[in-house]
Amino acid sequence: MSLDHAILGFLRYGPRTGYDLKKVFDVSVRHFWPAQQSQIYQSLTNLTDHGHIECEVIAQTDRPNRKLFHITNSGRDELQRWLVAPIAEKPVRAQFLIQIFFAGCLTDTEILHLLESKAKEVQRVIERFEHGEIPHPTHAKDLPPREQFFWYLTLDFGIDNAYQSLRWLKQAIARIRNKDYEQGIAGALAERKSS
Amino acid sequence: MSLDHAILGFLRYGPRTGYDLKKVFDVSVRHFWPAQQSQIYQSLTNLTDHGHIECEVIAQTDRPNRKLFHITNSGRDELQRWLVAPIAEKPVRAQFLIQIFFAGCLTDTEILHLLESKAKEVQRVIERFEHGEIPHPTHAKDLPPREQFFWYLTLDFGIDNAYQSLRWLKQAIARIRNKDYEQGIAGALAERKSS
DNA sequence: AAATTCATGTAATAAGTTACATGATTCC
DNA sequence: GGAATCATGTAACTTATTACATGAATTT
Repeated sequence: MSLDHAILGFLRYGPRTGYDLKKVFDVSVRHFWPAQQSQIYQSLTNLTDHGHIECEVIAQTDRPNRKLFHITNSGRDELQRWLVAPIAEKPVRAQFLIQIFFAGCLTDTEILHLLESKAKEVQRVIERFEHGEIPHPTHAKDLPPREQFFWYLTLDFGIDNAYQSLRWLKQAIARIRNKDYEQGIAGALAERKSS
Repeated sequence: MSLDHAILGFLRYGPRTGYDLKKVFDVSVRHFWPAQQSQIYQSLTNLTDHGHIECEVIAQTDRPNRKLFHITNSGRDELQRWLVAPIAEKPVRAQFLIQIFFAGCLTDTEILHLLESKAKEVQRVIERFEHGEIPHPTHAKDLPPREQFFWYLTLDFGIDNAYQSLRWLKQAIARIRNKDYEQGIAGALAERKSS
């Protein structure tokens, strides 16, 4: 499972508690693999059961004891195995494409409103990306350059992807304003030069 | 729920059985909202319970009776309401970005293999899109041009998105071959002109 | 005085996937 | 003879989300 392997990936850098993991998730992989605190705890239980991690309890008086998880050799092997194996992606699910698909029963005004609000949402995503908080420098700065490179490569993908969506949305808005739908299919497909 | 509303969307064109719906899903919205046969039957039960659809049983002797589902006024209202309301997208989950994120512990050869196999996968997706089987002409050809336009607009998004991924993958492959990772973060972020 | 941080979890629910179950007819 | 089509579902399982539960210490 992806979440389990992402946890193993972070534990490879050193032992962490469930709480630590949640924090680092939120400032690093959140844009392509968000995780709830509760889900992380469940995964940790699962990984322990499989022998991929081990728990070291650190007693505290004023708070619940900290449970520091360490990756085992079995966990390292499992991570390595998973990282090199091409995996079939879970199918994409885009709700707003369902809305567009059935937009035939909406007015131009309604569908434009939908597309414009979507464009604004994507714009906000781009701003957050470019604001430079993910991956958070605190967590990235001590890594060797090659590791940093891969962390930021995923950010680059996110930005690239968001710009593509935004460009497409703007073009769709223009086509609808231009009433290209009168041409049916021909109006919907953009001309694309070969990759 | 999105699946429920997609079903309502199709039932708006006329009554369908669960079996019919599965067939039309597979040649129309599959690339952004795939659905299992079993899931469609569950949704139909759910929609019936909510009064959004009604079931007309058509007796057959050699096979199970056909259950033709009709959309009700309540269902039409619900669809209309849902279609115009901007909805927060479910967060994207991309397993291969987790692999890239932790690719620091792989060799160049291993990571290149991963990216190249991903590129091939995307290439196959593009070929399938451009082969013109989704949305299947049989289902689209009788619709008015404006409806056809929106059906094909979703296809256009899929193609656009796939090309973006492919371009990005090729660039990432080139950067790794070029050992841009020696520059750390600076090597990972592409120059982007404003949208 | 209120919000945030630290630190742990469990339980319930929702959504989607996979496996199981049946069985005649028709096409290759 | 075997695969595909037609036609229905149920049950188990996995994954992720939301809600619930506790509670001291510190910051605003």
